[in-house]
Amino acid sequence: MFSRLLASDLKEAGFNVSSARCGDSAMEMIEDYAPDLLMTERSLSGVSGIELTRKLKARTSTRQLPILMLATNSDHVDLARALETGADDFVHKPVSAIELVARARALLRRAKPTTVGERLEYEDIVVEMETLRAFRGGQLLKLGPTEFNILATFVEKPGRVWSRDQLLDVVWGPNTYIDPRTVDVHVGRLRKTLRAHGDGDPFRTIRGAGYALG
Amino acid sequence: MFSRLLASDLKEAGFNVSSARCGDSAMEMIEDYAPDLLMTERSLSGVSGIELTRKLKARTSTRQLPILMLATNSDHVDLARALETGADDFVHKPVSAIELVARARALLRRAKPTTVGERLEYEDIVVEMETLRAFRGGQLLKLGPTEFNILATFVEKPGRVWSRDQLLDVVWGPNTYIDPRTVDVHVGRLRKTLRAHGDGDPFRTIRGAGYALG
DNA sequence: GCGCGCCTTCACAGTTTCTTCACAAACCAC
DNA sequence: GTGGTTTGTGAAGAAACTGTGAAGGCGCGC
Repeated sequence: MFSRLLASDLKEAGFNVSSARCGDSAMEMIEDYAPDLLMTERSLSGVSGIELTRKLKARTSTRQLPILMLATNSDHVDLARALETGADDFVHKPVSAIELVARARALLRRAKPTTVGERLEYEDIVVEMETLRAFRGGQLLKLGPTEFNILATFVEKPGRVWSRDQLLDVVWGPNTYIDPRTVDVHVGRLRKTLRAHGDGDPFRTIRGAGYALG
Repeated sequence: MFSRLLASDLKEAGFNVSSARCGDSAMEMIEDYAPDLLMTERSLSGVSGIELTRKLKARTSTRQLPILMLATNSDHVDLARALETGADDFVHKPVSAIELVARARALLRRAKPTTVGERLEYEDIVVEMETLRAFRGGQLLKLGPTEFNILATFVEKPGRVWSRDQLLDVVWGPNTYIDPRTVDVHVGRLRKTLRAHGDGDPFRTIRGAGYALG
């Protein structure tokens, strides 16, 4: 389990910290809370830190999650393995709070370029993830950040039906408490903008279920 | 002076190693040989490792040089300073050869594919990396070092959106603790200068995301 | 030691965007 | 058609974000 002391150091530095009791609960928490960074130890009850790392790096949904591994000095042997399995950085214990915070910050900053230069298309709609611009029929669309994210979500999976709650999860992030009807307003504005730059409304409203593109 | 033992470990791992006797000679060697990576200790005769780091990071020409700092365990106090001045990574001694090699490789991997002596262009903007000068419409721009680096970063990838944190990482170097809003001020000044030497503002502000060129 | 240039922070104003609300419109089942 | 739900949408206040001038600090060259 993650040291209570280190946790309080991190909290003091402004991080929002959650601790898991063991490797298994860590997996659950990661899925539920979608943290920005994971700190783990080599040895955990249940799933080992290395095992946990390997699992997380194997999934697309958590591959981008930066992992910082803590190791005791006797763990030298495992260092190579830890790096190979995908830990992004590691430190030897004992470690000062200042160092831990510094490394955490470095990882977080480095991790940002997650959305690699993708270019999504659906019919006459184009979404450029690198430049954060969207077009319809070649015309640049003026969208707010939230509208852009919603459009990107839809274009990524044309045809898929998204419920309001799912959109809140994906676009706003997990654990946001916002009136689901707010989604209506954003989708409405998005539709309006799209209609103004092309023929017809590419969205479908599925009564009782949500929205879909195409 | 850099440990002869570690040097031989590194050589064995395939690195090409040169050692300097002191901080001053290190500066010279770096200028002469343009190494891909610098390993230094906190304390050196002449210029201290921290001082050396600061100087190298302050210069545009050596800013990209990855620096790995070695520290004894009693150096905890200086750790904060070491990071602040811009060391890219550091390890505590004693350190195993395997870890040193791993960290060195990680740094090199992360290091930017050399942009030495290049000439970057975007529309009427020209950035000469060799002479460290920038022009718009043929006119020489008077820019501070930071502004120059920001401009170079943008011109290198036109259109790409850079978040404030990414810019801090790329321009200021990793492990710098600076208010992200400071980026605004520099970008603002850069814009002002550019506007004064050409038509229009080539930059885009992406609300909630960062800045982009074009 | 001093002036200068550059960097960093801060505060405040101006905008844009978000969220909620209320009501009208659309839809569905009977 | 009627009643009950669900959705579309304009408006408005709230919240968040950015631009910018000014102040203070720091290192560097003279």
